[in-house]
Amino acid sequence: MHDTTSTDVLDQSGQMRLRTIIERLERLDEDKTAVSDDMKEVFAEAKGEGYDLKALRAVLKLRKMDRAKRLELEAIVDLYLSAIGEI
Amino acid sequence: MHDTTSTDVLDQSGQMRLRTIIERLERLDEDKTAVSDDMKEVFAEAKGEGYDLKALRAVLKLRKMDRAKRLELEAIVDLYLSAIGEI
Amino acid sequence: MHDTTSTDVLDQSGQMRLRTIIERLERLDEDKTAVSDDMKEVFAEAKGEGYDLKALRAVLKLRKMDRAKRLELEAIVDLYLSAIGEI
Amino acid sequence: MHDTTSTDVLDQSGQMRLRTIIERLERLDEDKTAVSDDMKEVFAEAKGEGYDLKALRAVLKLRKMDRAKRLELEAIVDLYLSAIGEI
DNA sequence: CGGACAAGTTTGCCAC
DNA sequence: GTGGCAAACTTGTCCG
Repeated sequence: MHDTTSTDVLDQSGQMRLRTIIERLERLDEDKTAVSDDMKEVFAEAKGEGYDLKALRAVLKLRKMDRAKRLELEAIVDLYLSAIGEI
Repeated sequence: MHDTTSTDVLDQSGQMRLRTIIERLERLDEDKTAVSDDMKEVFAEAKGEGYDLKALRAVLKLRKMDRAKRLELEAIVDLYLSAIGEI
Repeated sequence: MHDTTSTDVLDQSGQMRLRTIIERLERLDEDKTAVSDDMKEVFAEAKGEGYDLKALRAVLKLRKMDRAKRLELEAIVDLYLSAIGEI
Repeated sequence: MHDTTSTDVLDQSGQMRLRTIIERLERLDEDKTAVSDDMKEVFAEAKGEGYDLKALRAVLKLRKMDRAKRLELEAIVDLYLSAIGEI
């Protein structure tokens, strides 16, 4: 019913483009997995040295919250400063 | 009540070590966020070019499942081979 | 300070409804536990007959992945068909 | 190298038995999924009526802990009673 | 905003 | 009995 050149949903360049996109995403996914694995390693290392993983995770979360909060605060400050023409 | 050198739960080297661990984890977490952001960018790009995100994600998932399935299958084959003394 | 009819967060019917919900969930949880126990029994039985549990679990997982993959594939096909107006 | 009747790891009845075991487990797994789905439904229903899911889960967990604790206590009581020849 | 999807956390199981 | 491994559940995120 269909020939391979004109009735496909994607033309040849579209197929190439799609292939590129998929490969980029799969490569990034591998990177993400690699980083996760690295983190697991560090956690395992810490555990092996007797650190409490639950507490450690809690510390990381708190520090992250603090950073986010600090950034938010700075953003507001900048906003106010620019609002009064100070920046 | 406590001096800083002898009664703390962590001695000075332990504190240093902990600090190092936390910094490594935070660095890795940044990496992970960066990779996630990159993926978001690629998805947004693909969307902008008219590709269907849901279908795209489905394709990635399927390809990943195929890889996982192939790996799992090989593992089982090895298991069976060793079970019958072939390895 | 509070009478029991007007200032509670949940009125009487709300309390009844909540009780019903909790009981349904607890009943379902019992069912789930029962099924899990049944599975444990079957696994124990199989082990007693000399089957390798690890291999058995691997087979189940693989068959489940196959089913999932097939379903996913069909979903994608449908998606593509609808994307080109075939459905 | 191998014929199909004598050198396989599992003889015919063993294969049948294995098939039976797998089917029982897969059936039980379906049951488990069904129960989980039912629970999801009830949770969704409760959410739709305005109940707080997190709190609801907490209540279920607490009640389950209480039951476990009570059962444990009763077990100890029975143990003591039987120890003094009361049962 | 609400539901789907993925990540992280916790729990249970098997091997040593 | 313990410790690593794997599965289940819960939480958070992202798209529609």
